[in-house]
Amino acid sequence: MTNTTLKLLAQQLQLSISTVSRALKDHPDISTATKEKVHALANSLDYEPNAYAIQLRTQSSKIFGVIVPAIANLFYDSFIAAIEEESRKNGYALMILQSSNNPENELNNLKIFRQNRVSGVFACLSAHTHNLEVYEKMSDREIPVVFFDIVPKDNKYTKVRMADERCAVIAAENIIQRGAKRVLALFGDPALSISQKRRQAFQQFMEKYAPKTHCTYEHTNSSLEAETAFKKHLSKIQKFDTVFAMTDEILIGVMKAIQALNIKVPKEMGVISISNGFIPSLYHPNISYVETSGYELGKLAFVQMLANLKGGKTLSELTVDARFIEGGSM
Amino acid sequence: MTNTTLKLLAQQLQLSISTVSRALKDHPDISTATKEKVHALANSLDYEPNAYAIQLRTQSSKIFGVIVPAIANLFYDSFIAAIEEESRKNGYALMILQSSNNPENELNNLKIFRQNRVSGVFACLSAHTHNLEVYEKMSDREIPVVFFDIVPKDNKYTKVRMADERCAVIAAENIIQRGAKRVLALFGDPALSISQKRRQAFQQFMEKYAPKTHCTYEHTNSSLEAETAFKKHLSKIQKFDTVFAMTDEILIGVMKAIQALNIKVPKEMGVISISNGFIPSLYHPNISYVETSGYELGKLAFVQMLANLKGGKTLSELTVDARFIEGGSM
DNA sequence: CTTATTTACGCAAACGATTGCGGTAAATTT
DNA sequence: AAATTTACCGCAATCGTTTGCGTAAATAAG
Repeated sequence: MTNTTLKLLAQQLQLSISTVSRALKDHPDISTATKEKVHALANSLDYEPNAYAIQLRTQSSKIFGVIVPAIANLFYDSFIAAIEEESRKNGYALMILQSSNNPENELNNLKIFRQNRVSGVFACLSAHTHNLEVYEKMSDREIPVVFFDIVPKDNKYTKVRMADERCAVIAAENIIQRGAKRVLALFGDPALSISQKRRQAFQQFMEKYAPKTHCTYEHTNSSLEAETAFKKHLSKIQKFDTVFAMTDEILIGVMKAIQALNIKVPKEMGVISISNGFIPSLYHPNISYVETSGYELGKLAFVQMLANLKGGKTLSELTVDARFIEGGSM
Repeated sequence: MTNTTLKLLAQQLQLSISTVSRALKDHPDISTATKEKVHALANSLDYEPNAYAIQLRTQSSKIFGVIVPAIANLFYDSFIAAIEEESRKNGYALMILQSSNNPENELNNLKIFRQNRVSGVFACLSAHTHNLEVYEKMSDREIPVVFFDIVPKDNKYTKVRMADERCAVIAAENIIQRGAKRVLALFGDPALSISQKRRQAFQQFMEKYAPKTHCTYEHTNSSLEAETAFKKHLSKIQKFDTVFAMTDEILIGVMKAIQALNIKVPKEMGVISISNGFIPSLYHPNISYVETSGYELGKLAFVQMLANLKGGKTLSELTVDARFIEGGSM
């Protein structure tokens, strides 16, 4: 069965295409009687406007592009979920592509977005992208780009991200409040600015407000590494009484070690992490964490996108604030 | 800056649009010299064909639609990841929409897909969709639909799903092998056919091959319900020694209870579940599970889609096989 | 040196919708 | 009765590509 078009409707009704088009969108030039007829036939024939023809004519698609390192990720998928919700509300659809942290994929994805003339792009830089030329190309096309999470340093870009330093500071505050004597602080890939920022903020805060608390810092790249690091440090003479995990991945490693060694939380060991909340809720007691919500970040990113689209150049950097969620592990 | 079009290239080169178009796609009618000139200018002007114009002309978009209940879900996101990989390889992009288990959203999503004239749709029915008329409408438009995971019963549809019965049977086998005396078997929403199938297969197998093993069956709709059910049954005189969790959600509830009560796994309690593997790997010891890979399901679904597109009507139902993954909880 | 055959390119009609600019009948005003 | 409005509607160009068909020039064949 062939798709119903304006032309078809026009023929059946003995009207011109333009009249049908106008009737369908309630144009004042068209009489009520005609409008009703048109609507009736359109309904019974299941008319669906061809989005491609519209875009071709109006030069504006109702599609946003999204680039994430990976869809299968607790943080990004909640980000996407948020964007999707907002997009639907505003009549947009989403085209989602993953970079797999590969700059080459990133490049290709951007190309697909350009060919589909997306209205805007939400982009999370892949881990080691330094060449932002590709994104310049989008600007040339007047396609707004909102960066999220992993964002470029340059201030000429629109970006939203978590308040990384605040996160680390809140964690530090709670560690001090617990009265921790010795702390093992586990961070992620030292090459990532997010790891650097969090560690720096954490360390500075601890040194300033709790100089007597002994902190050991370590960077690990996987759950397994975190687990190993935890066990290694525990076998030392001076045992630590509190552990800080910068990411879910690290927390997972830590918790495996804690379960394996049957360590009592929070009595024998305090645990705190930065997370969106899902992983911490898997354990008993729930792990206390500083919340970084991908969902909220998504909402914020969308606001930025809309502002950008409306015309105003929003070159600002917005951050979503962090808050402490009490579990029972401190 | 305005987008480069064929027309622009043609003007600058003093050629006709058709010649430029053909040169760009290496048509034999065009001389090598001309081709080179065209390519050179196209490159320097960053020509990107307008996907909308192409679709309008060729009546075929290079986009697949995907409907999932939720993107932020360990199973579906790996499914999506798989589809995305394959799509990219085949020159397709993805449009992803979530139904939030709301049939109304489902309807709207389908509409967006139709308006964007997607080449095909991957759909997971929302929990209580019974009216498949909407999907019929896609068939009318000759848009192939591949159902996955939660699929309609009717055999006229193309579907891929996990081998639900096999999963349950494999779990039962391992429970018998462990020599379990009393089993608590936790299943999901009884209204879902997936719950029914798994329970039925499980129960039949147990009754046939281990009639002396006492099994208690219960349906729970959330982690919390599972946790509560677990605790309730444990407080009875006859304690169970093995628990079977049909989904990750249920497993999470079970494990919270186990941690809270400090029950030793596997000595005091055997645990087995059906999962894609992520959640079971979070605990120590790793939970043994029957693998249902969203990723594999995605790959399979894509194969079906391609077959469907190539013309052959593939009305079959394919299932991805299940296998037991030894953790340490049995 | 005429006839075929290639080679290399251009014309123009689609695809489906939008929209400025008119146009014509009927209704209203002079 | 003539002039002017108003209400409705149609014409045709346009968005950027694709593609069947036509044709001049160049080459090959007779």
